[in-house]
Amino acid sequence: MRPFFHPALEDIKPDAILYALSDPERVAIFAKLAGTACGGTCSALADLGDRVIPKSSLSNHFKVLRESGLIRSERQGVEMRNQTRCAELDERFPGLVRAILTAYGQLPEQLKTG
Amino acid sequence: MRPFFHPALEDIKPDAILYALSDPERVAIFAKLAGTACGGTCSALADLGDRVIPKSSLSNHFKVLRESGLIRSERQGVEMRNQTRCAELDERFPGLVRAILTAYGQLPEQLKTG
DNA sequence: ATCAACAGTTCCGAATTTCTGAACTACGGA
DNA sequence: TCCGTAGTTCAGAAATTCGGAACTGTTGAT
Repeated sequence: MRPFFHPALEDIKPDAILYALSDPERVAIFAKLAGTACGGTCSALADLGDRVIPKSSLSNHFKVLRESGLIRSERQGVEMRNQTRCAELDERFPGLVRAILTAYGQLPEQLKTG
Repeated sequence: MRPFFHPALEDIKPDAILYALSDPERVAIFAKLAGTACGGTCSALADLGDRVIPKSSLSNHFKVLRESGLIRSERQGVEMRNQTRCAELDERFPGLVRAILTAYGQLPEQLKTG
């Protein structure tokens, strides 16, 4: 198994961010993650209500989110913990993630800072 | 030739917006359009400096921008005039287009309102 | 009217990307 | 050591993207 690749903050490209978040399934995953304090696992995020994302697709979604710079993943025993890089991202691209989640109607409480 | 389709404001979907603007060529086109008062034609926007976009690809880029709701196109004689729907869009998705263009470093003067 | 030039669209095949089931890897517990 | 669980990788089918070539529709000249 290859180790995870995470781009450095300065290497994060807006087109990759937009591409990653142009898929509603990935947005749903990302928004759920942004709404949970401690990192979420893959399988905890697979259930979208109307459909359960297949494992291999889910794995790919996480890869896209990770390599675009939206999340950070870490293996912890048998599972994987994921967390968003919202704080960093907001420094580099002010207001971007916030505006996108808001557009989707999925801005979690945690990010609704006055 | 089929007539142009423009989604109504309430039918515009964020995923389509993000998808359209996840392509740097389309962003360049859109940003140039946003920076010109009167609408720009296709061919006036084909030259990206480092490469000239082929006509058919350009036509497709405009279609994607149009059908996602980012621009409005109108045939005027032999050419086509395009303009952004920034004002409308900002009503529906506050701050979104602004944050995206800023992230790309392509926010035109016209949109830098206090 | 006819023709030529021009702006942009449509068509279609090649190349690339996406999707997902099946096989596989890695870790932890009994 | 063997099993179960979490997630990854592989591979082929399906869908999408790209761009050259042919086409449409408009304007202006003869």
